[in-house]
Amino acid sequence: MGTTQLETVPEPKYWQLRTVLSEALDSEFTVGEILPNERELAARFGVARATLRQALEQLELEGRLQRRRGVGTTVAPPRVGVDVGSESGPHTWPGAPGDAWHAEEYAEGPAPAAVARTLGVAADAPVHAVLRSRTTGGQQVASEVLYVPTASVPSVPTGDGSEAARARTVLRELHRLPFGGQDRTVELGSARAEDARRLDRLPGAPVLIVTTRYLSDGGTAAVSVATYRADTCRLSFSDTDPVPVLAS
Amino acid sequence: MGTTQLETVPEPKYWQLRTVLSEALDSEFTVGEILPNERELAARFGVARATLRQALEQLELEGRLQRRRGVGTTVAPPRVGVDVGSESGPHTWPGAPGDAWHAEEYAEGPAPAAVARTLGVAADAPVHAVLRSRTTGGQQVASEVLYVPTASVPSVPTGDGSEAARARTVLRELHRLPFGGQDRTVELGSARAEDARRLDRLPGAPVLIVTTRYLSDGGTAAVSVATYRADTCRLSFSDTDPVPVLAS
DNA sequence: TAGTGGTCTAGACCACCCG
DNA sequence: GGGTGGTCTAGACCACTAA
Repeated sequence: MGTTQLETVPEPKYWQLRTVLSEALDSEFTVGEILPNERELAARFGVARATLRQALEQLELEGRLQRRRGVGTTVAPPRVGVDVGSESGPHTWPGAPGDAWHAEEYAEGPAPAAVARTLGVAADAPVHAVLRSRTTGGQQVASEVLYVPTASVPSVPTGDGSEAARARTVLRELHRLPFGGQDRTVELGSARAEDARRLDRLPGAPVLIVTTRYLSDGGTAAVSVATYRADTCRLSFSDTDPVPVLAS
Repeated sequence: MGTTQLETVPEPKYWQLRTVLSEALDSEFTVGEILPNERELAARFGVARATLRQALEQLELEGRLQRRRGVGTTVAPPRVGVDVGSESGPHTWPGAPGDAWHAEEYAEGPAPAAVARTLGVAADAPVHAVLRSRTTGGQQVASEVLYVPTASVPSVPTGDGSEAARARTVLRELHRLPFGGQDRTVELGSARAEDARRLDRLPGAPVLIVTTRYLSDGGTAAVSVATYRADTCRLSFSDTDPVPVLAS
């Protein structure tokens, strides 16, 4: 990464900088390597630190860099492919044997307005909320809340074991219903404070939000809202075998 | 939206601001309404313009706001659900009757390295590149490049009509192959200069990149890289009927 | 031409990690 | 305590849009 002169064209400096750095990452750095700190990089390219940071933010968004406060900026490994449901295999309920999630917490109460609407229940109707997390290679990549109306699964007696145990009870009861299909949407969002903490990110970090509607007997039996780290994850809807990594 | 005092808690100002503005959008603004300009908003909340802009960027990322240079900041409509192919329904080749894309340009030459790897061809092997675009309600929401190795479909004679015509020829030839399934990945990216222009965004704008691999006879017959505007789109992998809008 | 959002600067201080 | 990235400021100028 030389002290390449930035051209004086009508392209933003931070964008040129992004390109220069991107090429340097390809040719002169290896995964895990630490970059010079922001103040030095800014000086080397003759720009303000804020401008340099704009370029780094782009590269982090693209999954090329990883920045950690107090530590430094490192070259990120290629994004991990996260399977979010093979298309070929028959879909089934969440929490079925072999799925990648780990039930952790449980709560009961009214669902967020948008979720209640998707569930087709009143805004103040009580629902089960099962909180699950998903890890890949020791790294937490996603957290999920699964909403199940008490109309689908009756209430779980309080004091019935740990939260995780009650969460699993809800899932077990859900499996007794006839599975009627599902559909998914994927959109970009920013991590709320709680998700950010769970995913080891700062609030506002970009996330991919996967909303799954589970059907049974023509109605919506449950809704899951899963939040994936957008910087490190590539969602995979594989039909067959996993897609080979699109490394750079 | 009052001149709410920002609390002095260990939460970043821009994040508090995002929350305050988000609630104001819910309760005091309607879709399409123009917000006060950035300088005034910053003054009203007693923060620097850069800090205010950080909050607006978050809200734009979440699809709540739309900002246009020279015009102003407006309240965005709910994201449009864009169908990107049912997960379980019978898939088929791109360009089949009724698909949402419009072939526009054509080129032939070596593919980008990553695409060549996915295709399983040499990095310098010539491939067809068909450029297509997709619109919803008069708005362009995605642009796509479909790569087809000349091993799958022979070369198209030059001077054979317009570019769009040659693009359609490649698609037509592709349909003669036996369809062997497909798989998809979704990840976050930032719009390259050309995509940004086509999507009417600035370079670096967040996009959802959908990579589809089309199989035939056990091999990869084609690869499509589609770039969706992340601010306005919610990708829908419906199994059955479209998901109802998750309006706020 | 006036007004908007987009870019850029040069500085300051803070929160966090690690030796 | 020293070094890192994260936040914030107060300005300046630029690119674009629409009247």
